[in-house]
Amino acid sequence: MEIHQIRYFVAAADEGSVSRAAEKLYISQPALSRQIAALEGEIGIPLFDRIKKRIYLTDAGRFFLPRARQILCDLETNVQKLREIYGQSQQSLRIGFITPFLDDIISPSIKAIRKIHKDLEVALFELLPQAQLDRLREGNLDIAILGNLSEKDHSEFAVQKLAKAKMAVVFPGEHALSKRKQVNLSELQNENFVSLSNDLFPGRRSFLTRICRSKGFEPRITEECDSIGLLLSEVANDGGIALLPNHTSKLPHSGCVFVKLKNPVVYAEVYAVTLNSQMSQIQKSFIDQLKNVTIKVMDT
Amino acid sequence: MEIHQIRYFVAAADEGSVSRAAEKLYISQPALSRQIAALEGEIGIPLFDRIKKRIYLTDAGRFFLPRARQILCDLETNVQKLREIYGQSQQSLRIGFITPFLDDIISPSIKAIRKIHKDLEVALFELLPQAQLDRLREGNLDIAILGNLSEKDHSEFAVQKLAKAKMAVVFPGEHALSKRKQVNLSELQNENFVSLSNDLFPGRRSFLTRICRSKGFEPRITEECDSIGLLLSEVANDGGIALLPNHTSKLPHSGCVFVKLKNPVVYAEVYAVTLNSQMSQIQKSFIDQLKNVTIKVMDT
DNA sequence: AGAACTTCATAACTTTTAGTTATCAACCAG
DNA sequence: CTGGTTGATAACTAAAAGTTATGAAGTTCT
Repeated sequence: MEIHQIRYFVAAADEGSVSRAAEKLYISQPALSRQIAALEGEIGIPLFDRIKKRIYLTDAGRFFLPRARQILCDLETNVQKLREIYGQSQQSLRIGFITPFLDDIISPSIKAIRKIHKDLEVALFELLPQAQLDRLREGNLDIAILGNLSEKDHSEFAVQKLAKAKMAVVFPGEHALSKRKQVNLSELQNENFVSLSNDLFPGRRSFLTRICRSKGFEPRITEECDSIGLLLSEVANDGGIALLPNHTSKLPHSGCVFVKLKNPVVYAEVYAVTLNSQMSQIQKSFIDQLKNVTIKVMDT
Repeated sequence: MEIHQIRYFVAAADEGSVSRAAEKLYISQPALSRQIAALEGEIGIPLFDRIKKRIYLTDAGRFFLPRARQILCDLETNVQKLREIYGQSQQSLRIGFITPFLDDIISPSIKAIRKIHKDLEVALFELLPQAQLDRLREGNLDIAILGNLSEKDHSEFAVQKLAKAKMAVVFPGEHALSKRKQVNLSELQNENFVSLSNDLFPGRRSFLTRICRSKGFEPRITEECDSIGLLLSEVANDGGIALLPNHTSKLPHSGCVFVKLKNPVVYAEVYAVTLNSQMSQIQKSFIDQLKNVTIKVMDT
């Protein structure tokens, strides 16, 4: 098991295609195909299903993906920090994020800050929320962008609200309510809920129970998943329904349907988090850009 | 940069010798020598000083070492968890610890539990305290063994006290007080203190300030280090003095002198931490062994 | 002082691993 | 049904990591 194999796996998962990933990695398609097979062989568990000449992540692959990213992030940021302290290296901005925000919020903000700070090096890391906070604390990330926080986190870190996002209900394709335009939260009293691990997504489960209680019922949570991909896979396989911010519908979710919540609408919030409130000029400047962008984009 | 190079670096640092590390890794000495040189070349910073045909960690190496361990731990535990969930794999006990406890507490406890639970697989990971807690939260460690905790941690995790350890003062070799048998805390009022990063060692700095305040002065902390090795290197280079549990003197600390504190003695505590109080039979059983051992060993 | 042993580095060579091109069967879109 | 994909396999080449042999520098012991 070597780093390049982990890197190859992540690339293939991101592209959803061996050929395209191989192109991006500047290696040939057979090389990539065989390295992934070797990794799966060593782990002993297939990470992709191969059906009809296409690849699809297995649940095991979905489980491993965010953890693989985390390892790549740690390797890169630790070496970079080493260079910063003991060698010389130009200053850079290391940003953690969760997938749905990349295109809408982060990419435009980076474009904008590049106009101000010419030749700033930006490193992006897709990480689970709790992993972002851990790396912020270690000094390996400069800014974390995520969608939920526990109260503990609010007191430990410097938190800035960027936007609030509408929530949606995720149904399996065959579910009776999946054809509706809108549903009322109280209609979900007798459903089984799939939620996200509270250890990896701080404050997620308590958020779910809080808003259900406000409608006078206790959600029956039958499963907790370790990543959003796994959760969507669970819902698609009829493991229950879920409550997610509406923007999550940008992720691949075959077999699931997102249905908006009827009023009074519940909101999830989007935060930019830094280690403490004394920020570098670059951090401040980037958060300003984030705020500009979110004002334009998110309030829909 | 590949995983085997990281692994080789850690082995060489642990052994303090290329030849001996090569033996343990079952590769030849020149192979190891060249892989380490290749890693240093890629990072751009020497991790070892080579003086008189011997190797010594540089400060950069001391900084990188715990982070390298962390990456190896994550790779191993994540793959193991993947196998546990989606394949089959015998159950195992994953223990995080900080160096000074390995020989005195952990090794004997493992020996003891092996007698009860035949063929239990035990995985040991030397990690910084905060890294242990993060991995406990992620479910990648079963038990963390460490020497200090913040109040937050006491409320988040299930904490059991194992022992209390006497504190010692660490002086540079040339320091006037370094020849003493004992010193009084109040004699240190006008010293510069080197402490450990509070983000990596939760509750460390507050512990230091608390005990100094009890003697009526505020410690002047002039530097915070990211690992115990770096702190000892700082003290040896006359960067200040430090307050550490006495058992830390087991680590290599050339150029530093440990001097015991005069009464009333201040204690650091040693804890076994688990994610929550519902433990597996194996976890309970191991913690029992830890308690047995610490009663015998630590109260000196 | 000097012999015997150790340590790490380098050189020259071999083995293993990863990458290449060529090709194919399966699938998809027009 | 045809042309264009896609991922896997085979055969081969290039690159990387390992080996043995050797040497210079340092340590230890008589």
